[in-house]
Amino acid sequence: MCSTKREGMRGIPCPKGKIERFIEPCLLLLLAEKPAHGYELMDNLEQFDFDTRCQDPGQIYRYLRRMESEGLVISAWDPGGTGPARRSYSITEDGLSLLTAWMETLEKRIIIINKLISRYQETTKKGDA
Amino acid sequence: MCSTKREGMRGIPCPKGKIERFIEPCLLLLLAEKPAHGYELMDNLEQFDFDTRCQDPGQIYRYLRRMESEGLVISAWDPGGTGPARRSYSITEDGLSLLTAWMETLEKRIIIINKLISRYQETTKKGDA
DNA sequence: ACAACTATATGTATATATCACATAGATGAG
DNA sequence: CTCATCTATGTGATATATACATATAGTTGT
Repeated sequence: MCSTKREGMRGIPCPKGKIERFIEPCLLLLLAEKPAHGYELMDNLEQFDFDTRCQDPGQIYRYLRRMESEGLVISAWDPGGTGPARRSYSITEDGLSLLTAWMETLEKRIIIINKLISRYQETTKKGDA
Repeated sequence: MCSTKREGMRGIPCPKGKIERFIEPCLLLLLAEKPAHGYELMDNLEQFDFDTRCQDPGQIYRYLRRMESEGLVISAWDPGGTGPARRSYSITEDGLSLLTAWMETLEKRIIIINKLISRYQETTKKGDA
């Protein structure tokens, strides 16, 4: 349930192609949809290929605290609910602005990746012909 | 000519959203198209948003040597041509296999990024309505 | 001889991600 | 009632990746 390892040729690992800090726009989006606490966010991050629940749960708390120190989110202890105390996070105006900036960045990224893919397809087409 | 800095709100830098080791599939593709030496590859990398010529030219040589040690490319000193001696790189069968693996990885990445973008658009639609 | 361009390379610092571990309240089984 | 398990939040150390700075050297034109 908690493995995503992949290998290329000769034991050389094929990088997962992760995007730098990609967890940040994901967290900002989820918090733009509705306020939430860390443990809850972990489940929702699976939709974006993160397995934070199994692999390094601490990462998410570090990110949330860092983002709070940058003014992108704000938190408060949530008195409601059962179980251990939980810290509820909400997005700020600055957080929303950064999310928008992220979207532009990611749209450009897609264009570049698509350029690479289509050039690869052309090359293999010629090579096989 | 050599600046790409961008900022979000409040001086918080908006990450460029770079993909981990993305230079690797780019180099593999360029070498799949035709053998080349490092300095030449720098120019062609601009097409994939790298500014290796201006920013850290050393990076490319480190990558090429590492990839050679992994058997993804092979090199030889190129006697032809003017100017300083240059090392010509060619892709290997293992390199082509890894390039294919990279393509699958990147195609999955695109799907995830698109998921994020469309969810963002839905959220802002609702928020503005 | 000196500046500019081609060409390759290394040393170090910073940023980011991963691995490992620590703490603690709540809940249900035996 | 105590022990395992789940929820919930966090820190320390390490590994990896990228960025910044610098070194070397042949070649060409003035």
